[in-house]
Amino acid sequence: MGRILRRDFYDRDTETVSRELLGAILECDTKDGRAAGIIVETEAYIGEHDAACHAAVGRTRRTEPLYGPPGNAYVYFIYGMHWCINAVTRAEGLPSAVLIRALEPLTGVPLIRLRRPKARTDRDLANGPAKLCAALGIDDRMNGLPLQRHPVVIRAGDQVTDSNVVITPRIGISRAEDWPLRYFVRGNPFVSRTP
DNA sequence: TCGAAGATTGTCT
DNA sequence: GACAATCTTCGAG
Repeated sequence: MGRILRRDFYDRDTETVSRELLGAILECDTKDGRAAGIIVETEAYIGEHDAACHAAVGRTRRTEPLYGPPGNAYVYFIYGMHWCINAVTRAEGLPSAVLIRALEPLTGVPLIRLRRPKARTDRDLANGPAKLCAALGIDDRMNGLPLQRHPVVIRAGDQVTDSNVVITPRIGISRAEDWPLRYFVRGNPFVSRTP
């Protein structure tokens, strides 16, 4: 297993962190065991001037983690039933984060299958931001926690070369839809959706 | 206190 | 491809 990514990894441009998180490994321990996967899709959300970023409404109880130190987790609840996890990036007056949108399951696949009974194929286990949180057992208990120690950590993985990185507009949002801030691994079957 | 919207998913046509 | 499920958060009244 690769080493755990330190805080200074996250203390850079959000686009750079989004790009370099591709190929890294998201790992989560719960009482049920360990589950982990390779990050194959991310999106950048950049500060209060990004209308699609939660921080666009300013500093509130919900967005508080975005204003905290880089390298922390920002876990939020959406649509009354789903959790999504972000890695907070450079936050000097610029509350921004990287949404992790899809994983290629790597460790604890039997446990992941138990947590994702609706998944018909292995591709469906974690190919979406809420799916991967369910797969790894991530919820509000992890909100605001540092990503350098368990239960949730991100490790270095195999590098993804530039020619294998695809950049497109973000999906599933209704504001600032044209900004090219979505990153995913070319041809990887575990990416949530290809345009 | 009330109402509206949301970084989604799964099911049905 | 369309739509329901479901509830927290936030701002207005």
